Amino acid sequence: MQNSFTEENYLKIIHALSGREGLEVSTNALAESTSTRAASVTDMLRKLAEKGLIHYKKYQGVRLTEAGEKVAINVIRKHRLWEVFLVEKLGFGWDEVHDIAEELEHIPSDHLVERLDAFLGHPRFDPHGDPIPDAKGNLTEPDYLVLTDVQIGEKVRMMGVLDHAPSFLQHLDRAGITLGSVIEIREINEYDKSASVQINENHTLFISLEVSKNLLVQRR
Amino acid sequence: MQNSFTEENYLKIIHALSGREGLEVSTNALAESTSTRAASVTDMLRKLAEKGLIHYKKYQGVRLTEAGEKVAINVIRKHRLWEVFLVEKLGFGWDEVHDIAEELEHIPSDHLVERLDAFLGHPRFDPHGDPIPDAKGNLTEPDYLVLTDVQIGEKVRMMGVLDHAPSFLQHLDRAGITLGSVIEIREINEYDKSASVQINENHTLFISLEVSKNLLVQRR
DNA sequence: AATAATTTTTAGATTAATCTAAATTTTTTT
DNA sequence: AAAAAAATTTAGATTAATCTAAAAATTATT
Ligand SMILES: [Mn+2]
Ligand SMILES: [Mn+2]
Ligand SMILES: [Mn+2]
Ligand SMILES: [Mn+2]
Repeated sequence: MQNSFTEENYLKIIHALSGREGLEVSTNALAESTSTRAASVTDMLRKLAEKGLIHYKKYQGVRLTEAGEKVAINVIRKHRLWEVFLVEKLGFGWDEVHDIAEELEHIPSDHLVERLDAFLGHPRFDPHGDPIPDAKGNLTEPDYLVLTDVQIGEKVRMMGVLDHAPSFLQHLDRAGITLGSVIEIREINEYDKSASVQINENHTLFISLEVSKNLLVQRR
Repeated sequence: MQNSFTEENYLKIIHALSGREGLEVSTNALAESTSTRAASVTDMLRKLAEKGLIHYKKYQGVRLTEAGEKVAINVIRKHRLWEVFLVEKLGFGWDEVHDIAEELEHIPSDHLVERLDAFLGHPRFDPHGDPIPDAKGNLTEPDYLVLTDVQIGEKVRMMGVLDHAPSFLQHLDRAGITLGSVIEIREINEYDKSASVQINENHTLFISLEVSKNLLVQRR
């Protein structure tokens, strides 16, 4: 039997919340993320357990089964490939594509996904720097660091974002920070913990702690 | 309020069944086309009438309102644009795209449709020769004729199909008949009403009456 | 260990889209 | 114009996904 949009969304969210260690996810956390009530979550968990997609024991939280993991990763693969399509082929901004991809990710055909992947040249990362699972379902999260963990004087490369909100992405656009930008931390300002950074050996500006916390970077 | 997939499908089917004269569509015809029971159709018609998308009086059949027509045509526009994308960009065959487009046609963003249209170069026809409505909702059905109405000795150009079934389209592929092919009727065979036709001034073959009835052509 | 607070589940409704069976209306045939 | 046939609608259920309110289980605090 096929999984509904709703079921796919639950699986994707369970995947996200359980992190790479595959920790148990609580009913309330799911209610929060799905914008529903805990009672509704409980009903859905019963159904997903019935279908063999999650491990669920009452009051114990949930984890994905192998089967559930496979479905979740396939949805993520589709989401990220469609985001690449929207940015690379249709010319959308990285701040505009998430909601559309949220719909496209549920279009079923495997054949479609594989052809889309080929058309896009088998991209490894989506427009936000998130890794795209391969056709076999392998998803390897690169271990980037958060900009707040970088020392003064270090130069790093911007590789991704933790917050995908359009407002955050637009803020980065205005600051001239994009995937691949070289960021050098010049100074941490005592007053508000903001950082003075230089972008691409070029222009210098302040970025707030809030921003630094959401930037993923790599040492070079 | 937004229309559901189901509502959009009903509107699209009412549009198709009422033809260019906008004739009344019967409950049973809709039940047939939607693969549901008449009772279910009645329920849906009440709802669509409620939303102002159809004109409906009990026992009298339905027609689309202006608003309903607009929604239907937009769904058709999206369906046909996605079909072009699947064939032209992803390399699918014309026999493979209908079912996928049936899903993609319900993805909501107007912004997406307009960018897709531009990316495809504002195509006027889909891979089956069906006209694509423009952004303003203008849909002009070219008046092609059916191959059965063509006289012996005439040369016509193949412009579209009435049957979109994969098996029919594959049959045309095997016969070497594609959009744009020149077809000359050489002879109508008394025995089974099949036609002897020459394709592209090139190869000659029999095509059954069943096939001729489903080919749309244009005099040159 | 008892009590309080928090989390989770159950019970009982609701809405959308569907169904079957029965009733009603319209159309066709005598 | 009756009677018969066909088409359509209504009545009453069902399933998926949701809700609120109440009950039960778990966790934290005295
Ligand atoms: Mn996204
Ligand atoms: Mn992304
Ligand atoms: Mn189609
Ligand atoms: Mn088509």
